[in-house]
Amino acid sequence: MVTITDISKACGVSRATVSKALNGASDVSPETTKRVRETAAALGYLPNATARALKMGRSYNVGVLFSDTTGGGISHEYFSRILESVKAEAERLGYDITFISKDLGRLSMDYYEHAKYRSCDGVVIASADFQDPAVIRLATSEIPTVTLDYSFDSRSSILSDNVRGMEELVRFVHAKGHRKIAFIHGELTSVTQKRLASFRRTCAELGIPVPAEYVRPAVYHDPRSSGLATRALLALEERPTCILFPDDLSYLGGMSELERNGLSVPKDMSVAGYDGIPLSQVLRPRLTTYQQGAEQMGKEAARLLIEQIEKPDTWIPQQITVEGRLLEGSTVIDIG
Amino acid sequence: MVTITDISKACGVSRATVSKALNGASDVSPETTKRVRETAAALGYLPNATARALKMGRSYNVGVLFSDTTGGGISHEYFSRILESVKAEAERLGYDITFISKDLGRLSMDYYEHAKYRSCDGVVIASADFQDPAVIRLATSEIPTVTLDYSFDSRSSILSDNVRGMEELVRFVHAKGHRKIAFIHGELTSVTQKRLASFRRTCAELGIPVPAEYVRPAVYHDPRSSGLATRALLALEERPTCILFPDDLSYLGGMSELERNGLSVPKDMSVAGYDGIPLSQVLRPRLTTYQQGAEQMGKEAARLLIEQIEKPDTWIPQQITVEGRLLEGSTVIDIG
DNA sequence: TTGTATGCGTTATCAT
DNA sequence: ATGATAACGCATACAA
Repeated sequence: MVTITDISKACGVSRATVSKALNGASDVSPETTKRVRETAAALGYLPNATARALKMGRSYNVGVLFSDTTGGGISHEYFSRILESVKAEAERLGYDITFISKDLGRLSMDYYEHAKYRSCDGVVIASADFQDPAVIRLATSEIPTVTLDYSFDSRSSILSDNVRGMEELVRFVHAKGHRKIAFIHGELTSVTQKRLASFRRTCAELGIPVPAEYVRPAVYHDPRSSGLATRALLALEERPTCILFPDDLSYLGGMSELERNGLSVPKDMSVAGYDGIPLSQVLRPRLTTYQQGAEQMGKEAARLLIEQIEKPDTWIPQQITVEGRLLEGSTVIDIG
Repeated sequence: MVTITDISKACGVSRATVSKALNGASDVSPETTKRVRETAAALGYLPNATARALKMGRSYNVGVLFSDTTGGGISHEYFSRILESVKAEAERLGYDITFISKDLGRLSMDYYEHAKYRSCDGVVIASADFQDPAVIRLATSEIPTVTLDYSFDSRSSILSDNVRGMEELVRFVHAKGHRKIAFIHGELTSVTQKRLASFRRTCAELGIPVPAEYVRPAVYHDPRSSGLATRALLALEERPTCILFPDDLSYLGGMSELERNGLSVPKDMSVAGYDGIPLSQVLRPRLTTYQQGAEQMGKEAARLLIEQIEKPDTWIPQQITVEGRLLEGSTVIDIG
């Protein structure tokens, strides 16, 4: 490993001067700077991020928390798209990313401890159980954080517009003449509560009744549970004419249940998903769904976090809402 | 931040003793060890991975290279499953993972330089262009590496069994009576070459002719290109009775093309995918496909890499082949 | 058994 | 404009 000491010897200057020259300090002569940089390049010098971090108290490394409650977190398209864009934006700004987790080998630590252990300059909290004390500890610590789809007090967050998304879906379905709309929702997280409230409110505004049996619980990203919920809806005396699923993937469970009952989409039953993952648009018929701006959310999260890291004095907590858009698809038939 | 110095003051012993006690050295009295550890816990001490790494020359941090040629790498289910399992196994063994990329902020470096910059103890190379000089430099450097789905000389690698997978698929289809089998393949990577060779060899063994026009190029994970290839196959005078797609996702492109032509699967056309992602088993009819052992591949990759890191003297390069399994599904009809 | 001294590679302060 | 020196937090060879 070639260090600044090697360069200093090769150039016949002190290590301090080398360091300054490499970092473009103004108090070193242009000639020396040039000479130092050239030999650095010639020797194949690379700064050592570890030593730098130790000295400066800044690691240029941000943690990403992806504790998937439902199992398989990263492998859900929505989250992997967010991860991908967080990564891209962080790297663009000169930061590496490291995963934060509980229990590293024999070391047993919580998220906060893990982040400190790795000297993360900040953490993006995505896909976590926000009731978990370990998550709360991290989010209320002195470590800069940005959360996705959840807001902690006095902290920055990126929110997908669940209220608007659900409202748009309901209004779209309503405009197609539907009055019996069922909603299969995911676990009762804050996201779910927003969608549920928006569903009920929009229906109320449109004068659509929402029988209790039209609202059924399921599990996000779990086609099986949505399939069961679909079966329950089909067993009702008064079937809905349209079913809203918790997410696009879950619709697949409903889809097979519908087929098993000889119902074809959208002729016999209209449906809509949520997320707008690529899969939804490659299905036939194309799924009606609300596409969340995952890429933009990840990008904004990284941007906001790093802004907070680099300008802690002028920083104020911010809630950024990222709007998505309705993908009309062809799974909602006009029964007007 | 509480350091060993704080503990040493609180305990009235030297920092060296604290360090030893914390690391369970045998040359420190049980009483002192106990006292040191208790005050460490009381003070909320956390080891500083950065300082430790600088001193020991070991970061307990492994890099993961996910340069997606086709764009969107992580977000493909196959790769995100691998990432997930690499992460899980590495963490189990006490290692964190960091993404390795080109160009970090203004710093312009290649993969090797990035890995050195972050003092990675090793790198898992997944989903990369193995012809890229930057990838080759990393894989032939002194940094321990494990590659997935590609072998460099004298390096460890984890291989999915593409030869066997393709052979099983072809034999299955053949057993169902098919003699006109088309193969839409992905970009010509080493993986593709293996599948292609296995396809041709197995067909030859079974006495099935493979007309040139039955082998069509497309792009992995790109439904559109597979859709076009499907269209070309349907335009042939002598249509195949079965089409093998490059991967499960790509089949969706073929699926809609088939539907557009009024062909139903498997009645009018048999099909099979590759990968065995969850989506494939939730489609109706369930897709016939070959499920790659992504989880096991990721786990083995992490295990092998860390073994090499921790026992460099007794280590020898290893190629581990992870077998998958045929998922029969219902998209290949029996025309025997 | 415990403590002293040193260095990992870097940056920052303060002389020169 | 340049250099000597110290410090970041930790682990270790060696002395006591």
